[in-house]
Amino acid sequence: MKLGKTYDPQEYEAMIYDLWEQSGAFKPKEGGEPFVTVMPPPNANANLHIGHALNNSLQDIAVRYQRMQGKSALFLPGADHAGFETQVVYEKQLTQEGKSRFDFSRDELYARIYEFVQANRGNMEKQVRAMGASVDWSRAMFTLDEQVVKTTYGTFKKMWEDKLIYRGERLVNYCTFHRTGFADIEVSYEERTSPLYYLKYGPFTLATTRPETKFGDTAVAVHPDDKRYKEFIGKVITAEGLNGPFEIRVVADQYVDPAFGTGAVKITPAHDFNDWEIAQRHNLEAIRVINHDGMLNHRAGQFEGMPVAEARIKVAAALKDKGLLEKIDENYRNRVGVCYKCGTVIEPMLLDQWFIDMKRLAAPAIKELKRNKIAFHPTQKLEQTITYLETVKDWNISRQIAWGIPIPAFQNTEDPDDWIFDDRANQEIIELDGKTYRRDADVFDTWFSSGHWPFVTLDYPDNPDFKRFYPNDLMETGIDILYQWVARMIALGLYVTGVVPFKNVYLHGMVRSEDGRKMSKSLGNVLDPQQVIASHGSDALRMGIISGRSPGLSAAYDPSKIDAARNFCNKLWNIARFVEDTIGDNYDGRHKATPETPADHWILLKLQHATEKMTLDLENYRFSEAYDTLYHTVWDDFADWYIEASKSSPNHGVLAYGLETLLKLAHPFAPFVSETIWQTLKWEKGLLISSSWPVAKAGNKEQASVFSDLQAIITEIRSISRNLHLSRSHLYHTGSQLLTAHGELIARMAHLKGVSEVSDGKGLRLTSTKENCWLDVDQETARSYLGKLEEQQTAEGLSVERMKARLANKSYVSNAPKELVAETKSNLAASEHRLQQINSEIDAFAATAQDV
RNA sequence: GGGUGAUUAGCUCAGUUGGCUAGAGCAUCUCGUUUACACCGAGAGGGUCGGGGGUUCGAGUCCCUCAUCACCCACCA
Repeated sequence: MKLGKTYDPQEYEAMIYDLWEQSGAFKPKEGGEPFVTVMPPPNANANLHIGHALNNSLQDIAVRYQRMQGKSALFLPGADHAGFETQVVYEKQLTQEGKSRFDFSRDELYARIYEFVQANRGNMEKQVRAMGASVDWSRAMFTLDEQVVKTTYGTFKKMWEDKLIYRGERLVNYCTFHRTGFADIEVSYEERTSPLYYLKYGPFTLATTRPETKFGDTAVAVHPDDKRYKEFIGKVITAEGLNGPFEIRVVADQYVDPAFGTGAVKITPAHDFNDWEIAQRHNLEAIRVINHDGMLNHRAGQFEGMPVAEARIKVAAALKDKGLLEKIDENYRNRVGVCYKCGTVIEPMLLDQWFIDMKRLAAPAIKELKRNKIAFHPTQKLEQTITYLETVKDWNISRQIAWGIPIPAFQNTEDPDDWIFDDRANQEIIELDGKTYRRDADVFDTWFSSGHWPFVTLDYPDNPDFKRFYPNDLMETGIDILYQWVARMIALGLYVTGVVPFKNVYLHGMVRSEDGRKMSKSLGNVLDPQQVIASHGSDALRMGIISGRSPGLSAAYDPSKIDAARNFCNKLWNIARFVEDTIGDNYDGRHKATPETPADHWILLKLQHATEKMTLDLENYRFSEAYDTLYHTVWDDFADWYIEASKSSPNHGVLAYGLETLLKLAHPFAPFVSETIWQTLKWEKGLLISSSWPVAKAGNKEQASVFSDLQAIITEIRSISRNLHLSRSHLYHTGSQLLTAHGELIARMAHLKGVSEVSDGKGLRLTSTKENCWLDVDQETARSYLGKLEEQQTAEGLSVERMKARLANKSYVSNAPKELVAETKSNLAASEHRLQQINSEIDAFAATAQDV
C-alpha cells in the first residue's frame, strides 16, 4: 500500500471497522481474565451527542488497552427505549399532526411508539461504529428485550415478597401537562417571584402562595410554643369563607416556623408535601382540589374547571372583594418545582403508586460502599453517593405513560385492595381462581429496569456470560446521572445478585460548549459528533475530546484539541511513511532491534519509559495523562529527535520496532489510523487490535545520555543561531571524541556547514556541554550575544545559590530522600560547571574588549 | 440552609502519594521549502499557580480563612 502524503480518515475508517468486526476481535477471547464494561445504552432512536462520544471514547480506550494486555475483553453495547424521553419526542410529532396522546389508549400508543422507534433504530448503532467502539454486537441488548423485562419482573416479584415494594396513596410529583408522576430526583427547580398572599382565617392571618388550594384546607397549623396562638391549639375555629363561614381545626406542629409570615399556616394535605406530613401526624383529612389535568374540581365551587394559575388570581380577587385578603407581598421569591421536560409547574398530587422502600434497599449498598467495594473516579463521589443513599426517600416507580415496561401487578375487579403479582403483563385482564384481575395501567420508571443493566445484559442468571463477566470491571457514565442511575444500579445489583455490579465507576464531566455554557438543544449550541468525524476523523474526535479532561469535571469543548489530535494522526502517518520508505520493501528482521548509536539507545529508553508511564496511567484510568505521554513520545521524541537523528545513520531494526511500539501505544486512542498503518507493515500478518501491549525493551542508559548531550549541543547551537541570525555556521572543537564521532549528526540537526577539529578554539564557546567547542562567529557578532550570556549567568548563578543553600540546610540533607539529595548534588555540580563556562566566556569578552 | 468542586500563560485545560527552573494544545513573535509530514520544522516571548495566614528542610499540591464562580442535595408555607 502506497501511503498518501496526509492521512485521510474517510478513506479507511469504515473499511477498518469492518475488518475488525469480521475478524471477531470484538468478541471476548476464550479463557483468560475478563475485562468487562457495558455501554450506558444510548437512546435507540436518537442521534449520539458529544457526551456519547466522550463516553464511548473512554470506555473503548480502556477496553482496547485491556484487550491488548491479553484480557478477555468485553465491551457490551446496548440501546435504550428511554421511556418518558421517547414518549415526549413522539408526542411532539403527534402534536404536529394535530393529535394528542390522549386520543389513544395506552396500548395503542405503545404500539405506535414501538413502530416509531423501530423506524429510527439503526442510526444510533451506525454512529457507535463510526466512533470506533470495539463492542461485541452479537451481545447487543435493547432495554425492552424479553430478557430485560423478565429480569425486571423477577426483581419486582422478589421485592414484593420481601415487602420492599408497597402500593400506597401518597403525594407524588406530578406534571399536569404530561399527566404522569415522577420520582423526586426528576423534578427540577426554578427560582421565581411568587406573590405571597395574606389571608384572613378567622382569628388568624396566614401567608400562602397558593390561595387557590384553600378549598382543600383541613387545618391551620402553628408552632407549639407560639404564645400568640396558644389559646387556639387543639380547638376548632370558625372562619369566614367565600361561601359563608366554615370550621377548621388548629393543630400545633414543630414544622411551623413562627418567624415566617404570621407564624400560622394553612394545611392542604392533598397538594403540599409538608402539609401531607403534618396531616399524617395529626390525622387530618386530605381533600383533592386539583384534577390530573391541572384544573380545579367541584370542591372549588365557582372556580371549578379553571387552571391553577388562573384560579389563583381569581380566588385572591374574590377574597379581596370579601375583605378576606389582608395584603399581598409581590416580591416574595421562592423555588418552584417544574417538569424537567416541559417546565410545567409540578403539582404534588395524591396518587396510588408503587414505591420502593429505599431505606431497606439501600442499607446493604451503603455497607458495601463503605467497605470500598467500588473504586470511584473521582474518589470524592463515593462519599456523595453514600450520603445520597443514606438520605434518599422512597422511590416512586409508577409512571402514567405508555412507553415502558408494564407493571406486572393486577387488581381484583371486585376488591380494590386485592393486588396480585403476575408476569402475564402483556394481557390487560387475567383470570385467577375464578376472580378477574385488571392490569395496573402504569409502566415502570425506566430507571427501575435500567438499574439492572450490568447483569441483565449478561443474561442473568443462567447464562455462562453472567457467571464469567459479572461483576463488571468498569462502569463509565456521565456524572449527571450518578444518583439517577449509578446509585440505583449499585443498590439493585447488590439486592438481586448479592454482589455490587462493578468494581470501578468512572464518571466523566459534562462537555460544555466552546463558550463554557451548557450544551442544550434549546440553546442551539449542541455539537454533532458526526460532523467532527466527517471533518477530522474518528481518532481526532476521540483524542481531542478526552485530552486534558479530568473525571467528574465539566470542561468546554475545545476545537483546537481536535485539530491537534487530527495533526497527531497525520504525524503518526508520516512517521510510518518515513520508516517504511527507509527500511524498504524487503525488511523482515523486525525482531532484531539492536541499538547501535546513542540515539538508538535513547529512543529505546524513551519508549520504555512511555510504555511504563502509559501502562500505569491506564491501569488507574488516567486517560488524559496517558494520551499526553503518547502524544509527546510520538511527536517530540520519535519524530523530532529520533527520526531526524536516524537520517544520519538509520537503524532499520530500531526504526521498525519503534514504529510498531508507537502504533501499539497509540491504538487504544487512535484505533483507526494505527490499524490502517499496521496493515501496511509487510512483516505483520495479524490485526493490531488483537496484538499485544508492548513489552519495554531497555536501552543502555549511558549510551542514551550521550544522545542527551548531543541534544543539548544541538539545541544550544540552534538557539544561538536564531538569536544571532546565523545561517550555516561552523562548529570547531579541540579534540572532542564526541564531536568527532557525531559531527555529521550535529551538523545536520543544527543546520551547520560542518564540524571540525582545530588546535585552538575561537568564536563563541558553547556553555551547555563539557566538550570544548566554539561556533564560528566573528568577535563583533559574538559580542552581541553578551547580553544573552549575562542573562544566563544570572539565572545559572541563582540556581547554584539555591542548590548550595539547600545542601547547606541540615534538615534538608537529613530529611529529604537520599536520591533527592544525591540528585541535588549532581545538579549542583552540573550547574556550577555551566556557570564556570559562562563566566569564562564572559571574561574572554572582557579581555577582547580591552584589546579593542 | 447543607454539601462538593473550581480559581494555574491571551484562550481551553493538565499537573497521581508535597520534591527542586510549573506544563500542554491553540494563539502570538522571529526564521525556515535540509530526500516523512506546512495537518511541517527551528527558535522565542508569556505565569508572584484567586487573596491572606499556617504546617514543613521544601507547598500549585496539606491545613485554616476570605473572595468569586459552578454544580449537587434539601426545599421556604
